[in-house]
Amino acid sequence: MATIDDVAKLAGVSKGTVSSVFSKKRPISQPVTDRVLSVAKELGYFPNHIARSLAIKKTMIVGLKMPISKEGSTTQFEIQMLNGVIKECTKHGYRILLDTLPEHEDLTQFSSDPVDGVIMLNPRKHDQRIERFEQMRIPLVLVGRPDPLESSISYVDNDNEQLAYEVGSYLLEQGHRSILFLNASANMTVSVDRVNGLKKAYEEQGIPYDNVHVMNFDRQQHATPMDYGYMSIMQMHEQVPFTAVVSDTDRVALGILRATRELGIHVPRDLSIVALSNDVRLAEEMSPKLTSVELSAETLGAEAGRILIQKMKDPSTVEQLIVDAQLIVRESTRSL
Amino acid sequence: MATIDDVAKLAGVSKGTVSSVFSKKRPISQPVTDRVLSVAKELGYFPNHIARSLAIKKTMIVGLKMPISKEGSTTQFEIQMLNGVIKECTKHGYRILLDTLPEHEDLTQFSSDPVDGVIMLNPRKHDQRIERFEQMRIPLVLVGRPDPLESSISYVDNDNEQLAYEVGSYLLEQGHRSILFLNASANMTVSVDRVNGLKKAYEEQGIPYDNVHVMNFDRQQHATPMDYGYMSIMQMHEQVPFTAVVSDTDRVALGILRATRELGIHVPRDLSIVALSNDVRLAEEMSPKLTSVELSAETLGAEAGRILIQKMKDPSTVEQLIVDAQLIVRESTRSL
DNA sequence: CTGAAAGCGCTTACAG
DNA sequence: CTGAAAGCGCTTACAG
Repeated sequence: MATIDDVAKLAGVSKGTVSSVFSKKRPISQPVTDRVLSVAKELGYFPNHIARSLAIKKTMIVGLKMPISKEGSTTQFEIQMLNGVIKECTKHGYRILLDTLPEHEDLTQFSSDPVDGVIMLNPRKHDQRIERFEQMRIPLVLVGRPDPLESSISYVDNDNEQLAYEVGSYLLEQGHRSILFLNASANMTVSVDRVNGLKKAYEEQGIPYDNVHVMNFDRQQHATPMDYGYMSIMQMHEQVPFTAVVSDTDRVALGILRATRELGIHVPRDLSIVALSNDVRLAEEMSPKLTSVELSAETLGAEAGRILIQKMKDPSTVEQLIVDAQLIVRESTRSL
Repeated sequence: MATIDDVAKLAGVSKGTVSSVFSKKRPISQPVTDRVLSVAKELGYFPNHIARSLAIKKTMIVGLKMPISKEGSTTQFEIQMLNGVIKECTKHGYRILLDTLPEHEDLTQFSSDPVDGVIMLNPRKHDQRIERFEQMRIPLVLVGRPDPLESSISYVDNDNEQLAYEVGSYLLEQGHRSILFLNASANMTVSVDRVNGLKKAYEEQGIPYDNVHVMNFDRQQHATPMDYGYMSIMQMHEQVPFTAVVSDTDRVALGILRATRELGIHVPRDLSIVALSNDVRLAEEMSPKLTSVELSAETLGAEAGRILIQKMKDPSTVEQLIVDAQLIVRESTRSL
């Protein structure tokens, strides 16, 4: 690859001049500009991004820490999030450096990435990486709450408790008392938040919460989310009474629907279904169309991007944002 | 941020020594190593990736050119591809720099990215970017065929003609003669390849091809892929006779299924459906489970990664790879 | 095992 | 409008 030096020599100018021709940071006369450009083209010269980054101490790259499960199935939620991040960052001239490594344990090996800022998904409890970024002076925005809630850390998140509360209130208003709740894995904080929200809805209306039967997804028992939904209905429909089921995701709802078809249970006449959705299109393409909660993953990603960009300009920026989830009533629920 | 200089001074050693402690490229005595490490920790020093990259002329980053449609809906195929690329590259210590910009028209603005190699999706006809990468001496692997087929360009791709040929042969063997083919957009090369493959199957068995009715997806008419499937069936089921339908994707098949339900057409008794799938999980979660062609998008991505990694080691590497598509017979087809 | 110095390819005050 | 030179933070022969 030709360097700026090659161009400068052949064009009979200084490196600074060549630099200015490309960066336009200071005016260069037309004749000189033309000569430099033509020599550059002749030599196949392109400015070296790395050298430039080193000199100006900026890369125009945003790091995205998004661990990918070994099973490899990136969820629809993650994809939409990623889309949001990409769109927002691209709009402002930033590129995305994907970091999907599960963890960096060895501090010694930890080297700085060529990024101006970082968006990190699903922070763990007492996540050590957070302070490391702080130490490295790299602007950071989380998607998901930091565990010890810290007023100095920027993040965007849904309010899962609120969301479950709204779903619960809606079902109660429709006259449903006995609910089967196919929750996420037991060890996820989101599962706890949801149960709390649901409980709150029952308490507020003075209805005993023990009408709710909660199950948890378990990789050991359920091969796929769809299996989880299918098997749970097959197994529970005679054991406990319920007129509505709240589904972890729309994939799970697919399994629920399959089971109801086989059992001759009509949706929504005999059973109402609400999914805590993450794939809007799928919800709309099912029959009946699925009543679901839109988590706005793309908005989550875009907002994270927006805040990070602001923070890269002004490092003192701190913003903690709750993105609204919307209950969208379609065809799979009805009032009793 | 502390630099290597700060550490060297405070530890009373040279920069080269500090460098060696971190890179382990030459042996440093234990006492010195300890001192350097402790000073580094004290100062919060992390090696600067950019400076390092400039010095060694390697970034350990792979660029992925994956234009994102404005509608923003990244397809399942793209996601799986991306997953394949990520896994393969991560395994070898490379990171992914996402480039989703539609095009770079202005040659002047085109600057080199901080990458050691590039994977580019869906090359256009006479794609100028290809020679530009060559000029910049950046190893390149395409996902999809280069248009003027060029023996020096590495790529991975499905064989869409072969794939459609197999689907056609399968359906003919099952006794189907009249087929409705819901193809992709008319302007995509993949659409043409498929028609050729299907035609070949008919010719080989000496059956008149005019039993096949081909439609094309059209953004103007169809709001979503599912709409495309739904509307096509609603519209065609009385106009032309067909016992089987070949569907562009499994999303389209969702629409087809919805239409058949409404019309009281039983699948597969009255109608067989084969999808040129891109989302295996969805195919398995539908009812009936969808007979579909697995395009192996993840394999496509992983192979592209593998070839690129090889090429970054040995620039003379050239490999052109056709990844097999597999027809997976599930529940939506039956023999007449 | 360690150091001094040149070099990676840019940018940017400082001068003119 | 342009040039000379220092600097960005590393690595790596070359010496010892």
